[in-house]
Amino acid sequence: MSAYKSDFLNVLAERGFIHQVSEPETLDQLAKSQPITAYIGYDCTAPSLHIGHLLPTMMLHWLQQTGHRPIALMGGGTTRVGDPSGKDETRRVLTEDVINENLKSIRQTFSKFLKFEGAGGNAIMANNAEWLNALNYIDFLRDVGRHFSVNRMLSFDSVKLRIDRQQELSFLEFNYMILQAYDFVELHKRHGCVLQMGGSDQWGNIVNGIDLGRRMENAQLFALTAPLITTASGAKMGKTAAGAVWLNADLMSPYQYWQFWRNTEDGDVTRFLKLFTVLPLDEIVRLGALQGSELNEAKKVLATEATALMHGREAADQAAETARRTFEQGETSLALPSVSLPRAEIEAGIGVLAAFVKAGLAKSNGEVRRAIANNAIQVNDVRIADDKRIVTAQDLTADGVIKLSLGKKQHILIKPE
RNA sequence: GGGAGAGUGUCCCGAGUGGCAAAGGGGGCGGACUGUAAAUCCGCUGGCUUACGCCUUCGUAGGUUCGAGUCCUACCUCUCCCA
Repeated sequence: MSAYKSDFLNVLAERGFIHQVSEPETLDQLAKSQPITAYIGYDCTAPSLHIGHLLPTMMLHWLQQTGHRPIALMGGGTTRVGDPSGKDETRRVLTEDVINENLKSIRQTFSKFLKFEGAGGNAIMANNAEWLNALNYIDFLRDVGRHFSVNRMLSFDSVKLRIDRQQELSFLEFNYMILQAYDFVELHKRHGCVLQMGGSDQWGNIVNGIDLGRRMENAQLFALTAPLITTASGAKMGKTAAGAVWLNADLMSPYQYWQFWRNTEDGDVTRFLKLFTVLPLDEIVRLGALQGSELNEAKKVLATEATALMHGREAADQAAETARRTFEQGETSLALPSVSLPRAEIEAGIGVLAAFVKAGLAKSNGEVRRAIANNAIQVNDVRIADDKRIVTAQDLTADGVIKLSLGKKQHILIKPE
């Protein structure tokens, strides 16, 4: 299927990671003949990466697995500017403190997918604040700015979109692509990095870096982008009731993460197994060939493998077991997500409305009321029809918890403390 | 600088021209059906309230009116035409 000669590009191609590559033959040849260094840049706009970052991160993973060197570049500097690509509106400006907090919190994620220097691997973690913060404006304009044509910059999608949609684009953001291009050149100088990867929306930014590398360093650099992932029914991937699907365990528990993958649409199973697990392809083909309800087995494998990558094998197995007991046995597993409330508060009695809001299953009392009217609320697996129902210590099960359910899939345990 | 038009339920798109908590989509959530899937059908989708009801919401700030998303004035942002 794949016409590539290098393991690296072969693996990526077979697993469906490749959307666009610049000069594929040359890059292929290079990757075949020697270890190459490649990087992906990450925003620090949130305290955790989310599902959308997973795909590019898996590319770094395979890069390392096929004998090359990955760099995870934290955008400590560029986040202060804000990438306008694919966004309608100017992002609010984050303070440096917040950015640094986010950066710290994101860091740990990479160790799950990459082996870093000092931990038996060769991966590098860099932060572009290191060189961007120190830039001198005039020097930068003269050294780097002169290589950019405004005429051409205006023609890039990230800019054109804003202009066409009559949304303001500040000069600050307009500079983002220059900084990202400069990152590429800087990483080339520092680490001999020759390839930048990213989502398909990054193509323009990456190509700018390639141009700049040629002009400033006479270097030959490459771009490789991954496809935008939508579900089989066309929806953007990674949205749930709660919002984004986070990777950090403190924002989304391994169980919830497992559930996210478990609920994959039929048509996505094979594709997701290739992209988000490291199972061998023949195993994936076997799983993807399952028909009808048997496909559920493949979804469980997907969920467990994807969760194991991110949260570890043990957490993944536990999530699978919790799901099995909850959905297949109809039991109340103590490993379900839980919220702790003071014992005294429970003994005093809490209205169902308040209880569900406290548990995070609803945003307002009214939302719970409507859910009750929709027959969607259960306490300890008993349907609630009365919104004046009080949850008390009487409701504690033999295990000492109260199980609140919204619909058939969302369960939270109340635990006294 | 002059003229014309636009900004709506803080997820998005979009009707609305004096009685509106504001049509209709999409998205999301729930229910039925299934396989924790998709498709389909049904319900819900501003806050508080047992309820009567109260509060907040249509770019911003004022004004007219019993009553304003709707009319008037100023301002902000954007689009188009003229210079």
